[in-house]
Amino acid sequence: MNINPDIPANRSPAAWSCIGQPADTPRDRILSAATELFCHNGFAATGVDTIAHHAGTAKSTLYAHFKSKDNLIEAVLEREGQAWRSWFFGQLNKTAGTPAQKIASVFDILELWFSDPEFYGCPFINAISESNSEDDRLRAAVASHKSHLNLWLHAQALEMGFSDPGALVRQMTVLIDGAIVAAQVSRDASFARVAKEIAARL
Amino acid sequence: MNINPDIPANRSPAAWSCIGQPADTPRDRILSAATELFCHNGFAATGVDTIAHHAGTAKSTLYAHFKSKDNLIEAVLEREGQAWRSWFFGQLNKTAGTPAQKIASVFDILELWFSDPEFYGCPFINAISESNSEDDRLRAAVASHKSHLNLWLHAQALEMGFSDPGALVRQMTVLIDGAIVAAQVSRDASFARVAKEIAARL
DNA sequence: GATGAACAAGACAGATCTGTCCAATCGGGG
DNA sequence: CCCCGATTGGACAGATCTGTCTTGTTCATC
Repeated sequence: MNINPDIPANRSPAAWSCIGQPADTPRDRILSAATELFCHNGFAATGVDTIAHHAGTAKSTLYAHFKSKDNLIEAVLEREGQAWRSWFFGQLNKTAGTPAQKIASVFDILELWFSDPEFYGCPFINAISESNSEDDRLRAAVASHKSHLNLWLHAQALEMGFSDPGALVRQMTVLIDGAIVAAQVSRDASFARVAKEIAARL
Repeated sequence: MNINPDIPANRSPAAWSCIGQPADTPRDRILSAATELFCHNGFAATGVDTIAHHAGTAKSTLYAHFKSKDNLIEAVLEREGQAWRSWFFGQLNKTAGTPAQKIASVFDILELWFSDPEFYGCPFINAISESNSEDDRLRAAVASHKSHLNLWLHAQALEMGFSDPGALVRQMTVLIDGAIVAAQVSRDASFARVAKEIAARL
């Protein structure tokens, strides 16, 4: 079963993201450059001139494809989210075993992600941290992104015979988000293993 | 034992932060206004004119007290971190019981924090998310802030007879950061209880 | 009363930001 | 060949940003 077939999932672990992917059309180059710059320097701190220059396109081309910077940010998050899920579920679908083993392997894949020297945390969490107010569009985008993994976790919990699968999903949310942020703050990918050990006791 | 006596710890739970505290001197008003605006709108998105206006001071006064915006950000983080720790450890020192019970109560206090309608996540995590690169000064400030709680946790783990107290500290880091981010993203304070239940199994 | 530090108010410079617009250019399909 | 859409390069407007500076005022202290 391939959950997210939108994007081919055969990326190298160290280059899972949109960044560095072959980008032939100007639109792709803009999205790739914007993703890299947004993730590396922050959303507000990155200007559209910088993005266009880094993408090798004219600013007019950028505004021909995206009607505003906010619109570009949304597109970046959507594409990066899709790419991440495609890579993540691609790795997940490679693992066999019981649902419990599959859930444990989630943290192995996270550790691969954290070990990327270009790891910058979860772009969705970072976007929420930066635009910390009543940005409901952004919150909806984050919820949509997170829901894919949550649905998968819910299915695994059901298969394991959990009476309250939602409880496991919420626990995994804490462990996954905690591992992401701890690894991001401390630049220590091994927090994925810490979370994995905790999850093993659930 | 009062761990952080720098600032009196008798704040109401819903107004633990520097925001809204009596601020008589211009310097205090600037710090309070900057804290509020930085946390609500983001660091990069908040201008010094806005801060000065919101503080009811002149911009020259701001630059008389802080030599740059980055310097102001550092001062805000330091003061807000101190205020948070003072409130947090004040709450923590009120709880009695075994070290295990004290550790469990950490999550009760976190839930108080998350339940503040003005809860905006951890300013340090947000700052790291925004300035996502090689800002070593910021990373050091975050490490310093987190170390207070880590030292306390380490002591509790020792008292509980853990052979590897550092392991418990790392596990708690995942649970605490995970609860903070999950509560921030979903606006659901009950993630503190989810983390508490997980911690009970350690 | 005189002095001096702190502050207010705001002009100002220089950079940067988002977003628009226009003329020139390129390239593929009829 | 011709046309048309896509793209380029850059000027441009208007706003905003950080940081400096000047002038005048307030106020406590000598």
